Amino acid sequence: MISSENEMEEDESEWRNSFVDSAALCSATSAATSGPATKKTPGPAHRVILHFDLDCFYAQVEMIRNPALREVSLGIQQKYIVVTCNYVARERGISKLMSVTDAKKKCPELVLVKGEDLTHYREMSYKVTELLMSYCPLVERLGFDENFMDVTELVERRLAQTTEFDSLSFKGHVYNHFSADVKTSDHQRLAVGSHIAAELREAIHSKLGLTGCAGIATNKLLAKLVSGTFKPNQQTILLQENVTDIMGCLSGLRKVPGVGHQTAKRLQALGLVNVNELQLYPLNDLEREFGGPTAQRLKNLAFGVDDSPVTPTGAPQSLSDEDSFKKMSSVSEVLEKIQELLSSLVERMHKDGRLPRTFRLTIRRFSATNKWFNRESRQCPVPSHIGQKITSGMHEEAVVQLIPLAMKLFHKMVDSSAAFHLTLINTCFSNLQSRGAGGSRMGAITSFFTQNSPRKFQILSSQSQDDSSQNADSRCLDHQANARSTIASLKRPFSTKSSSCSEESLHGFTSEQSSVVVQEESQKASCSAEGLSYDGMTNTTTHQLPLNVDPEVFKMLPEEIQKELLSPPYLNSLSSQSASSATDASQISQNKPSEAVNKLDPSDRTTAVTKLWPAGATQIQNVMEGDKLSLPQSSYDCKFPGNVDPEVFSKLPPDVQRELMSEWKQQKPVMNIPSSRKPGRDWMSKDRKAAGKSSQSNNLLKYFKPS
DNA sequence: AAGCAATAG
DNA sequence: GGTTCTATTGCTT
Repeated sequence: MISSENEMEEDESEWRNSFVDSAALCSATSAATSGPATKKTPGPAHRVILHFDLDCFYAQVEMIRNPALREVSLGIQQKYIVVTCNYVARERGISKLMSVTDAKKKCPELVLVKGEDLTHYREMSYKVTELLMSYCPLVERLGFDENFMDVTELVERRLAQTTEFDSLSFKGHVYNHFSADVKTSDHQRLAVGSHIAAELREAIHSKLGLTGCAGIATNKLLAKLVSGTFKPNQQTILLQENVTDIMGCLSGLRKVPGVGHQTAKRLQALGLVNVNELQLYPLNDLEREFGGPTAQRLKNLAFGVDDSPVTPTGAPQSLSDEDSFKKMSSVSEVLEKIQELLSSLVERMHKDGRLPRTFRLTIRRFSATNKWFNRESRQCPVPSHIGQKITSGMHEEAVVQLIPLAMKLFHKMVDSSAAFHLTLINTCFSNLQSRGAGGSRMGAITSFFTQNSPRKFQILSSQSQDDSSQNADSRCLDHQANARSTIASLKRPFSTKSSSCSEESLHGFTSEQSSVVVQEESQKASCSAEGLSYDGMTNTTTHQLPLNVDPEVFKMLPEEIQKELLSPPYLNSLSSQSASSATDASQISQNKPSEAVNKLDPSDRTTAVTKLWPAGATQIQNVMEGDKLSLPQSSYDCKFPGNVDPEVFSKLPPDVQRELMSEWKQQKPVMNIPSSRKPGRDWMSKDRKAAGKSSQSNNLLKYFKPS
């Protein structure tokens, strides 16, 4: 993250001094928009797109958790790097991605907060997205601190009930604006968009305590480019007549969102370094290098043309946990690290509520050259009995059973009989499936959204308390406070470990935060040299085995695997697996005592409270039981599956809307819905196929008796 | 379905 | 460009 907060306040000279391209470029722009008959969707140029970018997000989150930090120079530290800092620190010359030693030299009073654990940043990030989504579901996340929003519909409806067009004004800055006129209809729509942006920023501030910038423009590219013009905590409109300005003053092609360093290098090889050089470069030559679609897209980007839709992000498609380090070269260290990562990953997965169907392990090996971009991964299906343990909260057992799976993947990549040197390990769940195998409840709910469902009226009547605002767009934003607090009260914790910091509850933090401390300690512990404890057991004897391991099978395993199974972290996990095996296993643990292992025991962790992307049971239950819900107005005229009634959808609480959106995004097979979503890609074609049986035959687990 | 590259914050 | 810890999409097999 971080790059958007990167530049200090831009002095305006950069764009003020920018050369203004010739009129030829302007006409080229509009020509490219209506282009070679690729798009038939009406009015791509009339969209109103917002881009939100929180100010130094991690630092803001830490300052909310501890307000005393607001007055000091604050940096967020990950490993030996200051990844971001507050504005006080910036005045002292601290910038992002500075090394801790440099930063301390420059600013000895700099206060550093560890930021390797992203839990609370992630939580706050999703609160922002949820808040935006409660006004209009067309929200697309970009990292943790940015969101795009398509507010075209909201703008249209506000405009439709506007009588005095003379009173329309621009809210905030207007890029390169010298003569202020809100006369053209384009300007009117952007003007309305700027007021919506201001209201949303205010909502984010009042409800979540966060400040940020916004950009208002006609597409994502431009909204993103313009949003950082005035920092921090300001917003900027980009009018169409200034598109060439903003594109022309980018310092290089690398600055164009969508052009990474590989693409920039390839363009440079063609002699292209500036945006206008790309604008003037023949498309045919570009196609030779990049192929048709990519060439066209690059050229469009250079003109500020971007017809990509705001694609609702929904729930994340994967959850991963990783750690980097200077050196890891023994299997026991790897095992310990994997256990640590899995413990927190499984906990997160459980809170999410969905069922992971594939597991991936990735590593980064040390290499002096090209030290950065080398990651290798192996993945495999998650056996359903393990998935069950995750979703049902059998945390320990799930971890214990995942460890051999992960080690199997590890050995596919690393020949541990030779020396190795890893600098990173990542564990990841993907292919996330909503709700349990039965899916009965979601199936029932989902059916409400098909047209002509006889039960859809039950939904309507069950929550029609606040009908007054149903179609009254002007009141949309004003109703949010009610809606959100109602919904917040529905998200009731199951248990709450009282937090010492009352600030946390004020801002909606839950006991999940307390697990951070535990995890940080376990990370520290794992850094201490630890691999020695099992090196002494080269004479593996089967009488040490836990009860649920078949000694016959064990003897047949390769020695490497035997060592793994007997290593302290592994046995320690086993010990908590069941009461009956605890005696044996704990004796073994006592034979090889290890403080680090004890600290790693995840059983202290508090149980899940917050469900950022709940599996749905509670909310859906509430809807079905007719709990009072006040309803935020939503812009529902977006890409829904064809048999979904937008009217019905718009009347659902935001949580449920979100849930359904996420399900559509996941292309859940239960809903066989033809779609008009995302031109150029068939959204049903991607995932499909009810999981073919997991290829479990190679699995280490088969050597274990069922427990 | 698996693995990786590219892009992003 | 490269530190960190993620996350997504598209290409290739």
